[in-house]
Amino acid sequence: MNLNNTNFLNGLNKNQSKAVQHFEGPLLVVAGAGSGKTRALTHRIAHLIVEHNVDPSEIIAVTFTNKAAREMKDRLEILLAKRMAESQLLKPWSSLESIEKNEFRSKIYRQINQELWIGTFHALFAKLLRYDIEKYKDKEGLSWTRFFSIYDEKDSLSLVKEIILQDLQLDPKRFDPKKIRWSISNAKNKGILPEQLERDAESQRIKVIAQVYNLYRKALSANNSLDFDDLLLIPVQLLKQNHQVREYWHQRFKHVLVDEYQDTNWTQYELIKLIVSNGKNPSEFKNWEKRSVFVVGDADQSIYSFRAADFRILMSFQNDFDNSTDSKVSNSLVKLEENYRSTSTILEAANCLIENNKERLDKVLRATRGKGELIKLTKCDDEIAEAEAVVHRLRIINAGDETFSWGDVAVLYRTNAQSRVIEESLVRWNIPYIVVGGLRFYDRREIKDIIAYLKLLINPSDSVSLLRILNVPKRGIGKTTIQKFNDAAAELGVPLWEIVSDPEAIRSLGGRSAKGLLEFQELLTYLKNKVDQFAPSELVQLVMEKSGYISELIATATDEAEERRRNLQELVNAALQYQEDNETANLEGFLASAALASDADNKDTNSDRVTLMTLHSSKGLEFPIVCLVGLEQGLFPSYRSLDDPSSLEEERRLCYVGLTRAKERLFLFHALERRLWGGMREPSIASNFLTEIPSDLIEGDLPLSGGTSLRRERNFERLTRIDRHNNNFDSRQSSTLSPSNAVRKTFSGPMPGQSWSIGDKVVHSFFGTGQITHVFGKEEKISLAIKFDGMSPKILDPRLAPIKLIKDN
DNA sequence: CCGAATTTAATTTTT
DNA sequence: TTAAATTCGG
Repeated sequence: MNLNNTNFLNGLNKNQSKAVQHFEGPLLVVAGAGSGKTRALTHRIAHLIVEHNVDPSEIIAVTFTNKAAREMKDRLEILLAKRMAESQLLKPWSSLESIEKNEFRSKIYRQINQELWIGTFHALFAKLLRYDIEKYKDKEGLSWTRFFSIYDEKDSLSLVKEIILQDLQLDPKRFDPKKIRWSISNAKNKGILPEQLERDAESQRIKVIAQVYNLYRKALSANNSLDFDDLLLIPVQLLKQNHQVREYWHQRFKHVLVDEYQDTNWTQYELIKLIVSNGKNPSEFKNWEKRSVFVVGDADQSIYSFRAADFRILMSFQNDFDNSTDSKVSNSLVKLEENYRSTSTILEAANCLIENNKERLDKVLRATRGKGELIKLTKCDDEIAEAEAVVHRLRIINAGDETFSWGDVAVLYRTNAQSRVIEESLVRWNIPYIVVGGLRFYDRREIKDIIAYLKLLINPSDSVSLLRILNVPKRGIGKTTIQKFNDAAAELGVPLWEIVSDPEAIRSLGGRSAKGLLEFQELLTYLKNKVDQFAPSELVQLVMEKSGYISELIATATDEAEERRRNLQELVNAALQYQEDNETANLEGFLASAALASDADNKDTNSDRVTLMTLHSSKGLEFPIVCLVGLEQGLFPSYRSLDDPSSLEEERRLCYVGLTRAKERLFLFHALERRLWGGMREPSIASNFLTEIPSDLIEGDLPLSGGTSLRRERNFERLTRIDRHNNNFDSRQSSTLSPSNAVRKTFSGPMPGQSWSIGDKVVHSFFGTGQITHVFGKEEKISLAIKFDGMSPKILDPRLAPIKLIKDN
């Protein structure tokens, strides 16, 4: 291809160029926030193709989200189209008509992008499995066909539930399906199979989990279905056991690139190794000729350990892949330490915060921009006041700045549940906004229903989907009928579909449900005949109409039904979009993209709306203005991280991610009390993270920093008020208190120098007795996590809260 | 078998 | 507060 008049190094700094020019062998790019890592990645791919003449089909690039993949493809397309146009027409890209630009882009798309494997681990290995899953030989004889369905979390949970309730008849109170599903997922992400889990089981409980796991795997196979974890685990096993398959993919993917390497888990790491070094120990792998593995990541932004990600994989990359003992540091590591995104104030705050972590790879992040404004901290009475304060800030900025756009703003929070209050305030003030994340589009009931029909058309063994739609819309097929059929299927060891579609079985039933079943069977036969002749979007439409789903919604005639109809129309649009993006569109492909899509993928980036999202989904994005809300102990950091230093460090990294999203201005908020689920107010104390940011970078209501704050006054007031109303507090408790406590209780306020430790029992004048589960901070900054009977753990400041220690003996 | 009414549990974070 | 699960009357 004739693209040689320019190279892809223009406008890159020294280390970025070094990364882009890397050709053979392993390279770790440690890339801090805002240091231009996506740029390095895309430019390197372009460089490989153009300068090193690498065939696009030999490149595999793994991203963390679909959105990142799409962005990379887009940027690559523009990059290459630009070079192609400029070398052919000898005039600058910007002088081209947009129709010309598009022509070049579509040329690049067909010649190059179509060949590249760019996507998430899940999407790419699902694609690989469509080729090779039938070659997989399971030790227990389990197998899958290339028409497998992909189960999302809900589907797989319903399967686990069924096993726990029906097959094993366990008490779901003792064996919570959600927790067990989670344990299974964890095992899968570590590459552990049921037999090993059973063998290493240290408790009866784990044995039971292994048993469920075992049945669950069998059920998945019987349904010809895979869960998210299988999309990675099955390829690992397949590549390990089948030399030919492994050899093929090893030869094919000569250049492997991984983005967000700090968030890879064990299974993903195995996959990389298998492909890169063909199953050999990668540190002994020598044949790097025209091959490379190129990973980009930042250990400080590792925030997915709950999904079994382990940033030590990143930290040991050089040990794993680089066998050139002499020049390790210079040859297989490049650091991008210049931040082009944030003001130096924001950056310094983030740097100081993250320095509190112990487990880190040495790295600094240097500012390239001016100081900018101070960070503003706002203390609010409760979560409603917090939301109002956010909106108030934004309105002030909006009024004072002509160039301001609502799209410049992101409001970030720790949990999805926090979005609602903010939304209410935004609605009240008529500010346009969009919530990303939360409930996935494809998780909506009506969408899942239609998708279930489509899955069934391709994969009749998929009983989870079958059960979902057998009586949706209503066909008079009730619980008892379904149970009967289900039992029969289990007994005969055949998929439920075989029974449901068996005329004999139907005839053995009474008239009412038989009619419905015949109807259903006819419908599916009719639809099945259409699969090959119609595009996915047409099939969606067809299912919606012929199943009677739409007419039922019309008949219902409520606002909710109307909304559902609109969503279904969106599904048709999604299918159309999919067809546009993929020349080789088919129903399997559409279903896979639906299963692996996330809500964040569909975010419309250039609309003039405030973006609301969790800190997790903000990773990789940037905004001129960031509002970070809910900075309170127990919320952020989450109370579940308080008893575990490494989780707390992960929360801190999450905070680091949040701070570094901001380019110009950063606003922090915390509330003094918060309603959790519409019920009781919970007192909250400011997040310890706030105290880790140097106070000279912040203006506003500094937390816990001496002086008499409003918060203290209020809490003292509450303390005395409770004591007044509860005047039998002392006398009621005194009989159970030891003498030393009897002395202590003569203090009327908080006790100075009191020491608290985990396990201590305390009595609270309002919550009753509880036990300390965690102590964090000390002296001025101390706070306690206390579990009271029948309540979620509370985070309290012992110097302010009306609590007293009880001696155990 | 269906739908309405009532109760219950749930809040990290996501491919 | 809300969604999902359970119960009960027709």
